[in-house]
Parts: sequence; structure tokens; C-alpha cells
Amino acid sequence: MTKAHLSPDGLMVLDTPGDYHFEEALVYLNRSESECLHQVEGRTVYKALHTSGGPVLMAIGLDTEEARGAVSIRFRNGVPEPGPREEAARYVREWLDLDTDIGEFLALCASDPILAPIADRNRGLRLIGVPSLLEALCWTVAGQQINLAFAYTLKKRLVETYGTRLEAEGREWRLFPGAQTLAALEPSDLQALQFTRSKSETLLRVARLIAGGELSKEALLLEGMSRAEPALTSIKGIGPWTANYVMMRCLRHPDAFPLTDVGVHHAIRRRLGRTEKPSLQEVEELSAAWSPWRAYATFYLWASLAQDV
DNA sequence: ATCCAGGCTCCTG
DNA sequence: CAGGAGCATGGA
Repeated sequence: MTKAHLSPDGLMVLDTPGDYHFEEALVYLNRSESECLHQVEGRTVYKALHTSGGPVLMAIGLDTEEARGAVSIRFRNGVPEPGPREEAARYVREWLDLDTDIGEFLALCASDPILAPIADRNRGLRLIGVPSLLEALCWTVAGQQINLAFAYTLKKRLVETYGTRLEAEGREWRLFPGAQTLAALEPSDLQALQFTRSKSETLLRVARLIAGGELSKEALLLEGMSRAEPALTSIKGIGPWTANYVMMRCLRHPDAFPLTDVGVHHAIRRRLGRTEKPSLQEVEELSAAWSPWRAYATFYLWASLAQDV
């Protein structure tokens, strides 16, 4: 990965894998009308981000005319200093998964009866992440045992009530609330947004751990994935599904696997042409063949849910 | 209306 | 330890 630099006209072009599947990345990013932390317009994704130099608004191009075959960034509320610029570029690289060689995964898919047709149709799709640990945990806890539409509604309420905003281009852009802000709340504040009592307590627990420095992405990554899972599930309200979801989308462990995920079960059922969902034991057996790429298998299965494969 | 949704905790037996 | 109820609400 080479260092991204700013062209004289203000465009930052990021090295992008030659096989990157821009279209499906855009489809995934644009899957909910209620998404409030970024907005897709054509091949451009607008996203506000906190940096050490303050919030920035990015227009992120995915294979646009001004940067074919690449991901590019144009800053829309003033050009930040080199430091914050690099932070923004790093965020985008991680978010859009620009640095993973998925050759091995695709080879594995080729001989897998469940994944082969999905990989065929989505070849080159990368795992869109959630780089912020707080945001990833909040999103995942919010999404426990409810449909995705309602999960987006909850997230939107949380962001609109407690998040920060950035004014640019004549409108307001939302940023996820900071850990300190959430840590100062009471469970009833979140219950008012229709989080369940249990989810409210879990979110505040997580926010306080992060705000107090007892839980951090850096430490989890440093300790390694075999310790990250028990570290996460030791937090009340965070079970194996949530831990693996976060390991998959935030910690970027390529083999994380949310075994009990109903989306995964549904996708497998469809691929097998069944009417009944597979048993957990069957999911375990099938997914064993996807190791050490089970997180990518999961993401591809999710993508297939919105498609006719 | 009824069932299920990108689960987790707690309580049985 | 495995199995099941309760949670709490929105969509289809």
C-alpha cells in the first residue's frame, strides 16, 4: 500500500486491488434508506469522519470518471492537513477493505457447492467494515434479534439524538456519538429511543468500558483473536454472535464466524434448496470448509440474500 | 393477527 | 449441561 497523496486539484487516489468489485460494494453501502452515517449518490459515497484535525466531509469515489479503477477521496469542507488526510485515507482503506488479497478465498469458493455461485456473481467483493469499535458494538447490539430495518431505525435515533453533526454543502452530516457522550447516559435515555432495557444497559456498559480505556480496538488486536472473543463475551449482553460479528467487521479477523446468524442460515437454506433452515451442527460442518475465510463466506452469503443466487 | 427478525440471559430439569 | 422461556418491537 503506497502512501496516498493529494493531486494539485485536491483529489486523493487510493491504490485499489485490480479485482475490486465496486458495484457490489456500492449496493451493500446503499442497502438501507435509513443509513444515516453515509450516503451513496451514484458512484460516490459521502461520509463525515472525525480526525485529529476535526471533522471532515469526504466524497469517496468508487471507480468514477476522475479515477477509473480506483477509490478516490475529495474533501468537501476544506482540505485537511497531511496528518488528518492520512487518517481519512486509512479509514477508507479499512472501511472498504482495499488491502486484502482474497485470491485464496476465491479459490476456496470455486470448489464449494454453496459459495461457488455466489462468488461467481460477486467476484471481487470485499468485506465492508465498521472501523470504529464503539460504532461496531452499538450497531451489533442494536441488531440483536430484530429485523434489519428496525436495527437501522434504532441506530438512526441514537445518532440523531446523541451524535455530532457537521455542516457542509448546505446540509447536515451526522457522526457517531463519542464514547464519553454515551457513557454519561442512563439506560432510560436509550429506552426512550426504544432500545430494550437489556440493550440499553449493554450499550452503556460498552461505552463506559471504551471511555475508561478498559476496552479498545488496539488492545483487542494486540492480544489476538483467540483472546478477543472471550474478552468481548465476558461483557454482559455480548454473546458469541455479537463478538464474532464485531471480530468480522471491526477487528477484521477473516475467519470470524457468527454461527447463529439467521441471515447466514437463510442464505444456506436457499442455496441448498430447502424449506427448513439448517441445524447448527450442519452449519458448523459446512462452514468448516470455509475456514480460514469464514468471515468472507459470511459476507458473501449476506450479499446473496438480496440476489437471486 | 401471527410469526419472525443478522440473540442473550437466566432458569429449569 | 441442554433446552426453553422471556425479552420488546417492528415488518411482512
